[in-house]
Amino acid sequence: MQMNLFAEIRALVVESLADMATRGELPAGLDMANVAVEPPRDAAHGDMATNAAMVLAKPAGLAPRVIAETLAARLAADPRITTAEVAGPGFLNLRLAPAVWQGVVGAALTEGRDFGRSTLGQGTRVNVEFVSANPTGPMHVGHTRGAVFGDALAALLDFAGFDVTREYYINDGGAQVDVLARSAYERYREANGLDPEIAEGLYPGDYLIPVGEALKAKYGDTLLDRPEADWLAEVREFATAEMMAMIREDLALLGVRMDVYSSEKALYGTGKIEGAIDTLRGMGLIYEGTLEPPKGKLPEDWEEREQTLFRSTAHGDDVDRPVKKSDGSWTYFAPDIAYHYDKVTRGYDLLIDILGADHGGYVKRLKAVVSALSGGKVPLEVKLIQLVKLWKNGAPFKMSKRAGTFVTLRDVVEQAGADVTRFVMLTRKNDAALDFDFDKVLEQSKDNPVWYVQYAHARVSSVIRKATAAGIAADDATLAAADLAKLGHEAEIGLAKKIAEWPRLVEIAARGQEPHRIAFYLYELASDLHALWNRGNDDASLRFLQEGDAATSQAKIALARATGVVISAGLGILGVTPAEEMR
RNA sequence: GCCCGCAUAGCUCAGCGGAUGAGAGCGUCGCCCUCCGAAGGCGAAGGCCCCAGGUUCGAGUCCUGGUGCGGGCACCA
Repeated sequence: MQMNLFAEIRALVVESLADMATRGELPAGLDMANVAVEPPRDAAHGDMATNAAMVLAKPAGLAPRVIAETLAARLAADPRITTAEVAGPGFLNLRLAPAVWQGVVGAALTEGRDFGRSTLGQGTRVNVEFVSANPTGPMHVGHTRGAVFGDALAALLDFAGFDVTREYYINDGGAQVDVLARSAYERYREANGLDPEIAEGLYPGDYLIPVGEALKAKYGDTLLDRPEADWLAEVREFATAEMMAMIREDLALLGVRMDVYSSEKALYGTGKIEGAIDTLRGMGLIYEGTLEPPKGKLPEDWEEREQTLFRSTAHGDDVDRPVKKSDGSWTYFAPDIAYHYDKVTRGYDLLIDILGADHGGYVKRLKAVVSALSGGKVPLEVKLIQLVKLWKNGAPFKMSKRAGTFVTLRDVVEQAGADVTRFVMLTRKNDAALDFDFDKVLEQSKDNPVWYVQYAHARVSSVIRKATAAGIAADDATLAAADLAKLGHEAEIGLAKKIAEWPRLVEIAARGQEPHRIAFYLYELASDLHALWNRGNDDASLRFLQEGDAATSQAKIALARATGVVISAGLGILGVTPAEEMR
């Protein structure tokens, strides 16, 4: 069972309109798709408002207010609705009975963390590909944001009824893993007591030192003084595996778990790349040709060359893209084509790629590929993750590999903690740059949203502990059976109204693929709880715990607990652990 | 030159086409603890929602064109 009050009332509105149509008060066959039931911006206008009369006025050929008046009378007959007033140009403002809001509290308690779960996705199979960091070194802050966003988006879609696969694409097939192998080989020489020669272009990072030692442990000195051709493949294999192990550890630190790891290398030699390209060729989308030089400033070494090209312009790209280099080998784009083809053939209804903003120029060709290879049936959404700007001691923290101020995922998580890192990185839209201030993030005040939300949850736990200590049963089963009619004060009903928004918010966030909305909602919900909590200071009757009155206490604590349940569910989507107490 | 993103209070940012009052936090100025944790709450001041057109019954929100900032632009991944 699911409880989405806004959907329920909308259903009532649509049903009433259909009734009106059968009685001839409205023309038959009107399109109700645009009829909305939403919270009004100003709470003084009521609990919910519908635009039905405005939307239908034109197609029905009636004045909005006429429709609104008739609809109002009909809606007012429903026991859930106390008043229905026509306002402004034809809006209909509804007020709902207290019992409805009390019912929301009860639903949150009986459904627990499933309260708000939606069937919006209808089991749509969606593949979310994220992180996909090259296996050549540790993950840095940029990857961290992508990882957190992808994981939260996946969780959000899951909660909204999609069938979600989390996937990591390992770029282990290109030239960069050869560079990794050569870099690791130098560390291997170092481990054997020789001076490493970290030439320009190799990876200088210390993280390869243990890889060199591990190579020594495995191969002893047998790889020394041998031509590259003798060891490259083995060292590459070994080093790549080590890097992936490190990346998996980093992801685990953040609490990210993938369902599928796909390997680029595994596409080579299987005919998958050739197959994908041939499929495109069969559509007339592959040809031998020469690209126009780019407009504007020409690269120094520009020269015309004939290559195998993908006619991506036929699917919305700006220029066609090479799939083969002039020497006949594949470009990096070719395995990507095969990989996306693979995802399409695995039967997903929707593909989502999460990429860094520096890959923006890559989006159109990917969409072209998926569009071509799925016959336009599988949409590809690409979410670009903007930069993270680090701040420390009130100043921007410049990252430089050379200066050794390169900030890794591990650095961030060790300093800020996984919960804080995740929440903070989800307080911004993916396409806006994010400031990550190490000082603020660790602050314990309402300036720090994670802390503030955690504090609200801890307060709920605290009340329950105190109630239990005072001999008032406050377990979920007892609270769910509490006499919620005792929740009558507008401040209490107000909090229940905020809770009622949760299922609706989940759908909005999922539809927009915008997990940040969850974070902002939780902040607001926490704020409402803190406000009610403090009103207990002025008005003792608003305290959650009413000494000596178990029934009233249980009703009030049920409200607090319902809030806690929603915070807990929301934090669960964001991958943040709810706090039981603050320390 | 082209492509993508962003532009809302002094600062950092929310805002699913809805209503003659555009929100939050910080900062500034006030107020509230013999009281479930004040690590909190309440209030005040502070806005040509970048500019110009357009669509719509209705635009901060959608479209077009500007301006500013960021990112990307032949075989590198």
